Amino acid sequence: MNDPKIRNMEEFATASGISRPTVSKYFNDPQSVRESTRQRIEAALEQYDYRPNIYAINQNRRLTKNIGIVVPYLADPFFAEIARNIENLIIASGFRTILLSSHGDPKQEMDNLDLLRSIKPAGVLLAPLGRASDPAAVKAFCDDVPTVLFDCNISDLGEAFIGHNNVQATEQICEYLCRTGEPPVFFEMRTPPNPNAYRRRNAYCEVMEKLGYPTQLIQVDGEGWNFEEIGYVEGKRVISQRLLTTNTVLCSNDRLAIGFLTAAYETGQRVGRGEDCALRVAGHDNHPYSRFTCPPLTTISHDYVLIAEKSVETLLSFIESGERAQSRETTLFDGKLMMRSSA
Amino acid sequence: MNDPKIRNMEEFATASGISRPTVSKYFNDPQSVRESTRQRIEAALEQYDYRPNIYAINQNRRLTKNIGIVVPYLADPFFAEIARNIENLIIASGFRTILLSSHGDPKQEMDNLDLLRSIKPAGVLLAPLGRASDPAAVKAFCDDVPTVLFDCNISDLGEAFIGHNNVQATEQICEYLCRTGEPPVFFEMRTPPNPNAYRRRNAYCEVMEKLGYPTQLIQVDGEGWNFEEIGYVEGKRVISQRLLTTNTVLCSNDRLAIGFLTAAYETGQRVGRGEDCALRVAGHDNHPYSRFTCPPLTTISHDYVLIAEKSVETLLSFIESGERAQSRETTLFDGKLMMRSSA
DNA sequence: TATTTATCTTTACGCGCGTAAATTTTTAAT
DNA sequence: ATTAAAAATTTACGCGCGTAAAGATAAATA
Repeated sequence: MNDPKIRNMEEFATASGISRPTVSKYFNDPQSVRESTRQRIEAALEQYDYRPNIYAINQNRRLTKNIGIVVPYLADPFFAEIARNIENLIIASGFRTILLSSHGDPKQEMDNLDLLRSIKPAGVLLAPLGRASDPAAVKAFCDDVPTVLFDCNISDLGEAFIGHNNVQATEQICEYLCRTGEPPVFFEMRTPPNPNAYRRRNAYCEVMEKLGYPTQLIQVDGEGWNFEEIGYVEGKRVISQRLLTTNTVLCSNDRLAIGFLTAAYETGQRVGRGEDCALRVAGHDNHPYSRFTCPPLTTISHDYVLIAEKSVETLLSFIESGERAQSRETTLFDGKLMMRSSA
Repeated sequence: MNDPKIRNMEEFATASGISRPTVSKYFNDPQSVRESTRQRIEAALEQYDYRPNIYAINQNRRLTKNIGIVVPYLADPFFAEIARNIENLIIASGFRTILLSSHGDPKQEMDNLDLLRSIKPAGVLLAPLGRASDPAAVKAFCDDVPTVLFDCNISDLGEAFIGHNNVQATEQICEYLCRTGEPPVFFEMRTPPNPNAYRRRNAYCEVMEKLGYPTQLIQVDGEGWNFEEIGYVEGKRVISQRLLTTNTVLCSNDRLAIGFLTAAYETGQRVGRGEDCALRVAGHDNHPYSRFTCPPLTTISHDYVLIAEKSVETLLSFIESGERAQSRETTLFDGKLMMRSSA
């Protein structure tokens, strides 16, 4: 390691006693050279501190080994966790990762895609903002770069979509709530940024009708991604104005529910299944913090790991085949009821 | 935009009627060329869809325009928020950003630094893991790359450190708690991953002594970064075993406090300042979720924006001067008491 | 051992751009 | 209008690597 500094592959090749093209071949795929030469190269690697210049590599390769990951809002631990799982899988497959957050801002989302374009990535895993996304711009990007959408679907964009089954999940928790108490009202944003919310709303209406219960949609104002704040402020209003027609509230997602729980607490409404409780509250997503609300939140979990695995696997297969999708596949994973004490 | 595709700067220069070296100069700094030529280039930019190849640029520049950001645990919204602020400031300064999380894992931290090395960044903003970090390896990195540490200090590493004033913050909340009720016990991990915790512990002991109150350290087991879980599990144990010598608990950080609040809720201990409350609980950090706990958490806030600004400003000044620090400056920002209803 | 096949070496070119030096053109100052 | 200064052009080289082609060498097969 204290030998004279190696400045480039030429010098390293000389130092290892192998020709540069063969060394280059080795770095592209160590398995592609003969066992004996691989050992000589690796011996030299231990002796000299050399690594190929990424910029020179990527300049000459038609396809880089970079994969972009774009999430709508990284400050949400839900997305941070999915991103972490995806990153690990991609790196394990010998690719590099660039993680970008759109911070809930459509302009930032476009900037992210622009940045990725200039990186010439092999592929991109994109969880779009949803309603706020610019479909034409996203489509243009997907046409240029193999892109797999996850978490949030925009119809017909990307090679494939991997997400959760909002209908099944909503049905399951609605059935549970109806079976064990009063039928739930549905607490949501009037104009949610994420299309999953619309699917959940529709699923709620359908399953309630199927079960023969009345529906009540409580659609509150508020824009952006500060869901806890919206759930808190509007929850307080809804409770104090006695707008709830039953004692059971199904929130469109856990972050709204977290805020709603705070509102319930502050207005003195005890939440839970017990006799002494005034409200039952349930959420949707199994947010990392849902275990630590007061009371812990009953919700529907989604398997981060499965979504991450399927997304990565799908993208890598497109990358490796070099082909584009003939038909756009959609994969939805079922949710699992997480029974805790809030409902 | 529908003109023939431009493949490189040569073609773009021809198309815009300007020589390539001048175009190159423009892309390095648009202000460095004459007004009239800038307009001609920008007119061409509107007409043709061209952007310089990043890899070719970075290969030839001695210094890239990349700045690395490394945080210990991105799934913690606290770090996600700081990172977001830092990113915006850096991008506004014309640099690029690479955001990496160590996921609480020392090996990952080293991998991140290795990755950054290969990117040849102009500089790095590093919030190290702390206790688990490999000081020698981090030092070696800091010797190679201008690095500014933030949030978590490792003595003598990096060009500078920007963080919060744990002593002032702890003193302030201790004084508040003592003034308004029983003196606090200090709830923390026995072996916290982050050195800020040690400073808070020491500050707690000192200020309590100064105020003439007894100290009680409740040091719980648990490793890693699942602070809520640790606060919850150990909080339950501490409460049920009646280990608290006063009714007031100061948690070493908000995430522990979030778990502790859940423990208090589940064990039926009402938390707050009222007559009917059994416990007061306070935290430290003003975590994004601390407003939405039940009850909302009294804590000490740190100004993300200030820390982000100072960190970026410091790093950029080193990058622009091209010099390294003669003496390592430490900047600490004071915390502000966030009085909520938990204490 | 001879032959086939896989692997390596040599040679050479190109990727897209930074950048330096010498020269010409444009602009600003006198 | 003259001169000096600023900016642009032309020319040329190099960065570190991918990669292709042709020939040489080693390994595997018969």
